[in-house]
Amino acid sequence: MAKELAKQYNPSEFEDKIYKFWVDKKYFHAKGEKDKKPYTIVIPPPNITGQLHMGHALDNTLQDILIRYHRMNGYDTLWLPGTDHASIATEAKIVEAMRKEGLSKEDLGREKFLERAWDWKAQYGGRIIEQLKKMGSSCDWDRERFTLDEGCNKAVVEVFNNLYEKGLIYRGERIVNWCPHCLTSISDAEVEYEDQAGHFWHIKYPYADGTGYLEIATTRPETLLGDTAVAVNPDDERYKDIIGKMLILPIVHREIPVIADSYVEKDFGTGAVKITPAHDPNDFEVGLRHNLEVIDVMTDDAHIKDGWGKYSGMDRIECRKEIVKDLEAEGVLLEVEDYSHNVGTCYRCGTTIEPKVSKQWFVSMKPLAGPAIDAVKNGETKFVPKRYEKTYFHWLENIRDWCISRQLWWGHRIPAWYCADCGEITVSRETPDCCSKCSSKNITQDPDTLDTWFSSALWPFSTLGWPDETEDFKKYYPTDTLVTGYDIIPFWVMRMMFSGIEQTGKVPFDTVLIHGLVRDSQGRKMSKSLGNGIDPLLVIDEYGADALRFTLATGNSPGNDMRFSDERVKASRNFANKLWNSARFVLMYLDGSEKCEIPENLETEDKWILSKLNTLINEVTENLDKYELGIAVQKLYDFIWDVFCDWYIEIAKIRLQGDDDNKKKTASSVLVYVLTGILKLLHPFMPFITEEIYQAIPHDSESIMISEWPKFSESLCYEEDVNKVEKIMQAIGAIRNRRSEMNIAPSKKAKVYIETELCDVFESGAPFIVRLASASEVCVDKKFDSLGNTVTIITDDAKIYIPMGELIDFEAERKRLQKELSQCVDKLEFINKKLSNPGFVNKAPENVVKQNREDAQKLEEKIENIKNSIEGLGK
RNA sequence: GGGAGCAUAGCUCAGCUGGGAGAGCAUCUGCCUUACAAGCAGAGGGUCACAGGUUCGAGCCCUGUUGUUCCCACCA
Repeated sequence: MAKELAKQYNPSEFEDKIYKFWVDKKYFHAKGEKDKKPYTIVIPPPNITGQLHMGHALDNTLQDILIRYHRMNGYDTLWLPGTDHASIATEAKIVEAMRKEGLSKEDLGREKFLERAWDWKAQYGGRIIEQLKKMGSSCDWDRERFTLDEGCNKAVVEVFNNLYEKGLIYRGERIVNWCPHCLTSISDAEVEYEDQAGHFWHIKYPYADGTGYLEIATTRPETLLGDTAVAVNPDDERYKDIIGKMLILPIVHREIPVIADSYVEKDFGTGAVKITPAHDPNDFEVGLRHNLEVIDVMTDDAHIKDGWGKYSGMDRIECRKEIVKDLEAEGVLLEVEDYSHNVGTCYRCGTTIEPKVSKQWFVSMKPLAGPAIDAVKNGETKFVPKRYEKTYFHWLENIRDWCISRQLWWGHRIPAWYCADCGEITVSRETPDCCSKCSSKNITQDPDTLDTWFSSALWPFSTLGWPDETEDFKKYYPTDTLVTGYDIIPFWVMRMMFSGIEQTGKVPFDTVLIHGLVRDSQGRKMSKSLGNGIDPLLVIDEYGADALRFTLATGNSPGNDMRFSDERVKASRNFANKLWNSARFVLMYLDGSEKCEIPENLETEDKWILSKLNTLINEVTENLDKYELGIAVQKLYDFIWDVFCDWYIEIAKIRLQGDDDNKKKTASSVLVYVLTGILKLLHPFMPFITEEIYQAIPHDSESIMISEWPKFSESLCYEEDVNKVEKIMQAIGAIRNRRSEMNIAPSKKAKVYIETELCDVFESGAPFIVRLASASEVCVDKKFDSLGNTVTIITDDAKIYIPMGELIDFEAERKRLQKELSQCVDKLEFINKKLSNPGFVNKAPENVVKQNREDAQKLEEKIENIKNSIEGLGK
């Protein structure tokens, strides 16, 4: 490891090297130490088809911060990584690639297709893992898993069987969301609704007895072919008498009945709805209630089936146009209204979903949802922020059965076999050799696979060896924190919850930390189609992983979206550079004998910085425990830049560049101590730079990432010294301010007279004032007589005079003092008003009242001082 | 139609359990002060969306209004 720091902060020079060092040392590996409490996070497994995007970068930065923080706090820390086989997305990519070669799935056959898929996985599955490593993620790579690996398959088969045995998985003919492009069913959660401009076609449906017609309105005239009834509301006075009458379906000229169903809204449209059980989920329900025939008019790829004359073979949109034309020709088209409505689309490919009746496997959700709701209600699992519990409850309370079968090849194959002889379904953990009922050998396995999320739902325990009672499972399950975006709650969080509870009897995690989306600088979602995505890897190349991580952690509060911009990364990089240079400064004054310990003979300013660091430790630790990562990182930024660099280092220079070796040694030791504390606190956020610097300064641990998290210490609260230093700082600030206002160049030094009751405080602070406030000399006394023409500065504890001779504009001075006086008077008046209010004095907390009293007294003194100064002006 | 978030400096956002509002960037002024110009010092800039209410005290709690974003929902 480096012993010296390069002159420029250049993260690309050391980040990869440091990551390799950590990996070689096996620091990421959870060792299962019995004496340590476990802390576990399972990674939301990224898709193998994916590339690292900002969402991943944020998600993994947050996880790594939590993991590194707990590791330093002595936990046996496991961050379990892996990838997801993403059945639809991956299969679509492979099919697309094959199409370019002129091949179809059927050409290849299942076995060859799966070979290709595994090749694909081998080729691209590792890519995103490499990208996660660039981020500095301290995952236990020895435990890397894949949702389609053998262990996960074992868990999937086990769960499928368990649920089937309990009657919670069933096979049935239902209306499902069908994607005509992906050629598979998808679950409700996978349908995305979008507003689309369309039309509302008003059509005459004539009565069979020739007594007129009923007007219906539809957005999908092409489904008319499959109509088997028209429904009206039973309470609708207009239609009371026609219930039960027969209608002639236009074009098809089939007779269909008018039925009554309360699902129909009287006030919408014409109050009469055509019912197409095969192509609309509601109509399907109506059909079930009224025993209507289900006429499926479409093929799997949404073309009209054979037997429909000229419409056969037409695409559904094409058919719609044709039908409308024919309705017009038949004289039954009454009106075409422009209409915008919600259309369901496939979340993967965007194709309009076709509701379709088909035989699929389902999970009964009601019995599973209850315990999952309870577990959050009674606090076994907590959401941060809490408001997302509402989203979670809402989904579970309104849940419908989960369609889990997919007409895809890439995935966990459904462990069910059908008997060709007796029709029995055999569900089994092992591949059966005969039918469980009739023992026929003539059985075939269901060709379908399971929804990817079925395996993802088991991720917190399947990855730990479940269903076997492995050591890992015993030690690390339930896991501690799950970190994910709010958009994933219905897909994943919810399903892990009910699966974990049902299968293991325990909730899968203690806390769900929800984060928002990373948006572009204009607040738009980053997306491929907009082309506004920012590649995290390019950001890392240019500014370093630490800067990227810092940017993502800063100003981010749980559950809220954040905007990402180049300017923000630049600011983070500048901060890293600041830290880098402060370390270089500290190194300049080390002779190699220093240890990272608090030295003897501390000066007031040392006690001040140690107290400040002590407070910082307390606050940052508390923030991290409460998942307030954004607040923690902000405090670190302020401390490092303002407190440590701009004040302490500047003050320490006095001793470092002086000629008292003992004092020099004390200062440099405190610098090392404080810097070490800073590095440790910052390490979870910026792991690389902190390690690089840590290795260059005196250190006890082999690596900062396994060093101990700083502890708050009662013995390091030097309140009195803090007050002293702050009085000096106030004086320096006031002098700088005046000099700047008067446009005095820093190179022009001036003598400073300080009149104060606290002579010893200002005596000892005099060197600071010389150095930081351009003073040539500082004289401290309780009272000065006849200083001549001076600029006067009043602080809480002192009157400061600076003789500036001809530079002084007395009129301006008088004005300034008057202004300050009136400000103080106003403020005092405000405080006195509060203090004379019995309600305030009686009800406000004691310390608040006390503080106000002190402030009032100080102000009175200050006002007196300003008045005197004004009087003495120009004498 | 239901639910949720957001509204604070020119811009992007912090502000934890109520005790006279902060940061970064931008702007203006002055500095190459041997760690850092990716820097230093200083300054300006806010009716905390609006209207009520609770309270001794409200950016924060309650009610309503407006604007905005998102999620959910079977008005064909």
